[in-house]
Order: sequence, then C-alpha cells, then structure tokens
Amino acid sequence: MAAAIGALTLRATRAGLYSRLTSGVQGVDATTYPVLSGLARVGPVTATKLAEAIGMDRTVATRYATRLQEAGLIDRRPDPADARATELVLTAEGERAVTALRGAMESFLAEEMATWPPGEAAAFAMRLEHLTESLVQGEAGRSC
Amino acid sequence: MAAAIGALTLRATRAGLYSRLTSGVQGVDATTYPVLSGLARVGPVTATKLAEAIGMDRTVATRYATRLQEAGLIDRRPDPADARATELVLTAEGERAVTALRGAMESFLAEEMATWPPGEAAAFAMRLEHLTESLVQGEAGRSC
DNA sequence: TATTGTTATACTCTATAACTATA
DNA sequence: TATAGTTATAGAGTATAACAATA
Repeated sequence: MAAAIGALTLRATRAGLYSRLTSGVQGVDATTYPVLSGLARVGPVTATKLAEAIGMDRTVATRYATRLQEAGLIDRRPDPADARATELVLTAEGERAVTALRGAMESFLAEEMATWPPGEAAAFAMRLEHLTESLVQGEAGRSC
Repeated sequence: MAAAIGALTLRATRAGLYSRLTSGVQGVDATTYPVLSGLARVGPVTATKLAEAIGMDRTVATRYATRLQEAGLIDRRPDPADARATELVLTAEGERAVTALRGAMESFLAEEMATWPPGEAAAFAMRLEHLTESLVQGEAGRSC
C-alpha cells in the first residue's frame, strides 16, 4: 500500500499522466492542466480563489492563467462587484479542451475499472478521496 | 474518482506528503526520499538500475545519491563484477532512517484505515497498485 | 563501439518580494 | 491599512549533452 502511494505520487508518474492526458489538446500541458481543470470544476472565479482551490501559489496561478489565455482557452473579465478583482472564465475553445481532457481521463478509468465488481469503483473513489484529504489536512495542520 | 486522482497527484499534495514523512529524519528531504526508499526496496544496486526502478533520470539519481552519501545515509562500493559500476548500499544510519520513514508512513496509514472494514485495505491496495501500474505502463507504451 | 558514472550547462518550475490599483 | 492582480528576481529541480574509464 505504501509502495503504491509512493509510486503514484512519484514525479515521473504524475508528469506522465498529465502529459498523456494533455498530449492531444493544444495549449495545455502538465503544468497548466490543474489550472484549466480547476477552473472547469469551480466555475468562474478570481485567480486568488482558484489558486486556493487547487493548492497552488497565487503568482503561479496567474502566470499559468496568462498562458492559457494566450492559447485562447480562458478569458479574463472584470468582477462587477469588486473593481480590484478579475474573473477567469473558460472560452468556448476552453470548454472543448476540458471536454476532451475529461473524456481521455474517463476512457482510461473505464478501461481500468472494467473488470471491477459493480459498486467497487464508488467505494474506491471515496476512500481515495478521503486519503488525499487526510494527507492535505495533515500537512495544513503541521503549520499550526 | 478523477478528482481524487487529480488531487492526489497534485504537486502540493506530493510535496506535502514527502516533506511530512521526511521532516523527522536528518539528511532526507522530499527530493532524496524516493532514492533512499527505492534503494531500501530493491537492495544494493547501481545508480543506473536504481534510477530505472524509481522512474528517475540517471544523472538526478547519482546527484541525490551523493547528497545522501554526504549525509551518511548511503555508501558507494565498487561492483566486483564490473569495474565501471558502483553499487549503492544503505549504511547503518541509512537503515535506521528508512525504518523511521516506514514507521511514519505506516502509522499514518494505520490511522487512516482504522475504520475500514476488515479486508478492505488489501483490496484497496491491490487496486491502487494496479492503477498506478497502468498509468506508468501507458506512459511507457507511448514512446513505442 | 557501447555502457557506467559523473559533471557541466541550460531550461523550467516555484517562491519571495515588490509594485499598482482599489476596497 | 488591507486585498487583488501582476511582475521581477532569485532559488531549486530537471534534463540534455559531454566527458573519462571500462566492457
């Protein structure tokens, strides 16, 4: 179990997964992927809030957002409620990219879980999610 | 499920896990951890073979091995069968460090899995291992 | 000629600090 | 004064290439 977690969190594994997912989509790479998928998950938000949501530094998030904007996948618009804030939103092309990325991930998972007993996938996902939360919380707790 | 995998493979999560594990052990950090634990797993090997085993570049493995050697955790000895090769081995202090690291990981996992139904842990570990293998193999296969 | 170990170099990613504009 | 966004700078990590020694 420890070995499996170790292997899954290896930089090479992570980089391999992301680059495989993004290889078919123009304008996205392993580093900008979390920003794009995060934006798709939480909807239009400011860069600071998005950075918090995906566990990334503000400055990195804004830089990657600029890259994605240059690629035409996301857009910036002023927040009507706060003139300081800028909201990030997916463009139509960005939506298509996200759809493609999700499709690639889902087809991989479907293939992987094809032989699993019914109902196992949900239980596995729940445990994996909880495990990750514990890891993140444990880290956050350490700074207190 | 995709979200759980995404979160687990996030750089921040990985860095957090590794730095938490290694925070109590002198001479090991998040970057040298895979080298040390890999060496403990596969036994005395050359830097090139160790790098392959843990999915890391040869040059990076040798540099991190040097760091670990300077910290007194591993040692280099000539391979009797091949004068070109140098075998990496754990020192007594390195063995103690690995034991401490494994203990930290296992206590975390034990705490996490305390509420799981009996037998679930083994099934979960098996599926997680298989999932990771598929990710790695899929990446390797792409280069052919 | 190929391989091992290593070092040098350049490149990318990340983080700290600082700046501007607005609340 | 504090916060959002951004940019600049420095530091760490990684990968490509090249070297000497040996198979």
